[in-house]
Amino acid sequence: MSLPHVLLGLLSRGPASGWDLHARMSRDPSLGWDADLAQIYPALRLLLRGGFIAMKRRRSVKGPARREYRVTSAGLREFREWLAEPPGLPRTKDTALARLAFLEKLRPVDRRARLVAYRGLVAEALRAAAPVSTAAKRRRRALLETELAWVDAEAMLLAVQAGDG
Amino acid sequence: MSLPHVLLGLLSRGPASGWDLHARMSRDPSLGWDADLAQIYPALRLLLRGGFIAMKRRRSVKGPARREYRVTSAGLREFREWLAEPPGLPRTKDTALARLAFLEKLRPVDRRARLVAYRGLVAEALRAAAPVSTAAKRRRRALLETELAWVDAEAMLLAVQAGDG
DNA sequence: CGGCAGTATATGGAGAGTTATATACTTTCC
DNA sequence: GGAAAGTATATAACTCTCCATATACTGCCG
Repeated sequence: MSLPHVLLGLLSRGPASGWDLHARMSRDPSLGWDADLAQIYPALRLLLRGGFIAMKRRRSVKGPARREYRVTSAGLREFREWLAEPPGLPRTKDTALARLAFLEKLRPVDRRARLVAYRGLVAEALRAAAPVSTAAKRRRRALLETELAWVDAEAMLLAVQAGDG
Repeated sequence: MSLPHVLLGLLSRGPASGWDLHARMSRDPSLGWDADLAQIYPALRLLLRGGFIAMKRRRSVKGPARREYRVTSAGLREFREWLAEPPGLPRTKDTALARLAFLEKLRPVDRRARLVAYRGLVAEALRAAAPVSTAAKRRRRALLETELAWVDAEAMLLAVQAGDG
């Protein structure tokens, strides 16, 4: 049950609509959480009913009326409690990684292709990672760089083995 | 829809029961996938009905009869097709990370405590990471090491700032 | 004027994943 | 002999997540 808490956290940085929250989440992968609008709207409604956030309708510059939310003191308290919970590594669930884990099942040629494709993804993500400012962003950047280095190392290894064979 | 394919992949390394598959997944985090038994059993049943795997009952050394599965050629074909699909980075969903992203919401003292707690988790995972053999394991190890370095760098930064204040 | 793109809200339904619970067989320890 | 611990399978009930779809308002382009 993290989504509501992440929403509270984002709102603690400033009022926002569901649309805004979604934009913030998908724009910033260093946040560690991303959700669909179809999930955000009901979550906001629940938070509202629970008194953790407050809502105000506002005319939109473009499009239908916005619903702008802000955290209440109860919401802030709830958020802080969540922050204080002991951390725990999550159950990994990563399709790209799962595929890479079975790299040995492919012929070297295909293996190489797989690595190249993955490298493209990582390089792209790295380009998108803005010049570093927050701790979370520094972390993301470092991890992406390591990932890239790993891909290159594995590709090199493959090349060497091909040379031997 | 990754779980069935990961199961096929694991079975392609050798026959196993649901129990075994679960054990393999949770023992090896470099695999990038982990699922609950309650999810594995129904998945195996579907794969069986689809003809992707075959089942044989076997007496267990200890406990009730095991159901041992192996991939069929249809299963192997299906697995290879999945492997060939273009990769894509998944939607991030990581509670620990989400909490760290809001580090700035804490007082420096608590921030430090949070980092220390997280460091413990990462260090533990790193200890558990077996001496490196497969590409996926090398990747995991490298990422954990980077993570550890990041935590330490952030802690250092905090200390410096505290010195300034 | 009509259509398209962008902003904004919302719901329905399918599928994925978790938690709790039940059953059953074996070995070990008291 | 009984309780506990480990192996093994299974289901029910629930929550979470994703995808498709609907509605509606605005500005812009042709």
